[in-house]
Amino acid sequence: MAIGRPRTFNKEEALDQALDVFWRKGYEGASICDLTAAMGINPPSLYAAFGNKEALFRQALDRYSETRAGFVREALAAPKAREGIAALLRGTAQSLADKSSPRGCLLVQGIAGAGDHAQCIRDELSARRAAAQKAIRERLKQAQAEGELAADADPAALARYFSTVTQGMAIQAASGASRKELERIADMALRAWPD
Amino acid sequence: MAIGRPRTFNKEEALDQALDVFWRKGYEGASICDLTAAMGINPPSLYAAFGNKEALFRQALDRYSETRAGFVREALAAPKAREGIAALLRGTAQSLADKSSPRGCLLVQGIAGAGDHAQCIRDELSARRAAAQKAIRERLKQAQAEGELAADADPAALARYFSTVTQGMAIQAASGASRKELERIADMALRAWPD
DNA sequence: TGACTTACGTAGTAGGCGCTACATAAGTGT
DNA sequence: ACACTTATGTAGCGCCTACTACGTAAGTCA
Repeated sequence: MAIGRPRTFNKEEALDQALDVFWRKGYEGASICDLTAAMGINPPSLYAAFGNKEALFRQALDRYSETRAGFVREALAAPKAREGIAALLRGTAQSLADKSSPRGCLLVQGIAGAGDHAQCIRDELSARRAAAQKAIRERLKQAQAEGELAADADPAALARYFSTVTQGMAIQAASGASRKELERIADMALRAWPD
Repeated sequence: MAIGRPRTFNKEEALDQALDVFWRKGYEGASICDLTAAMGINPPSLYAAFGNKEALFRQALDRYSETRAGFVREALAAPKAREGIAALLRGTAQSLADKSSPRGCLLVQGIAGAGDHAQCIRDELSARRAAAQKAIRERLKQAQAEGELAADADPAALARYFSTVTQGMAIQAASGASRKELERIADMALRAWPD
């Protein structure tokens, strides 16, 4: 049996570069030419390794979740839900203002954008935002069951509210808001906590 | 002097149709073909009447501000700033959920998106969002001068916070949030009011 | 060494994009 | 009636997009 010529680039590093381009330009704004230039490869190598543009974007989304959105899971794992939400909001501010990454959130960019062929991409982004919101809701339900959160509180509404704030913060960050400004927003958002 | 052949379409109605397309698809997602089909005209008529795609979009933005975002000015004109902010948030919820219009906010769509040639469009949208935020800030400063708002409150931070919530609500609306859900978010956001 | 398998670089493909040249139609002035 | 001005419809421009056919390079096996 023959093994074949090994690829001359690192797939993970190339994916990281692709993620950076998608992050800065959005799905439709990132052209294959932009991507291949950043990844240091030619189009046929991209298609052989990742399938097509849409498949590459989904893999970039997965990598984004693993490497950049890990603080969400960590935050929600805090012993107290209120501390968890506070950590989530402050972590969002910090992440959005991180100078080593593009401003803004990959899941919030490109809400409308683009023709009908990108509908499934919008649906994918919407589903991932909904999943994050659900994670918050479940944590709040747990807090309610444990007695930390009042019985007459509404976990779904609270989760939607905090999710709304983080998404709005992503837009503020993309418009140039500083880390301190974003943290200030996070602090004010916490005042809606029912205590 | 000769007057020339009169145009056979209504310019304002055509602009309204263009606004609807931009609203649903975003600047880059709306192709000239989409626009001319919705407006009921051919490309040369579009370019003769509106200039080019970018100029058409700016005119659609102006019309959007006049016809759809008027409630913002009305809300902020309320005698009490707190009532004004409440009206602003509730009006946003109502406007975003209006079934006769596309979901979401024209100013929030297409944050990232697209190649370098649309940079000026993003800047324009960012500037208009900043203008809305400034209007809130000025209203809060006025309230502070009148004694309604505490002297140690931060009008700029509060304005940024409320602006953040409305922008986040636009994303929630684009993802399918109902009017009641949006109004619930608006109510919770008001809990950050310093009293 | 030579067959086999896989990756690579070059150079393209068809299709959609924003935009327009050109001939014609539809008005008003003298 | 004729010149003049402006709008319209057809048809197509050059450019960029995502994607790929093809010949070659680079490795592992018997």
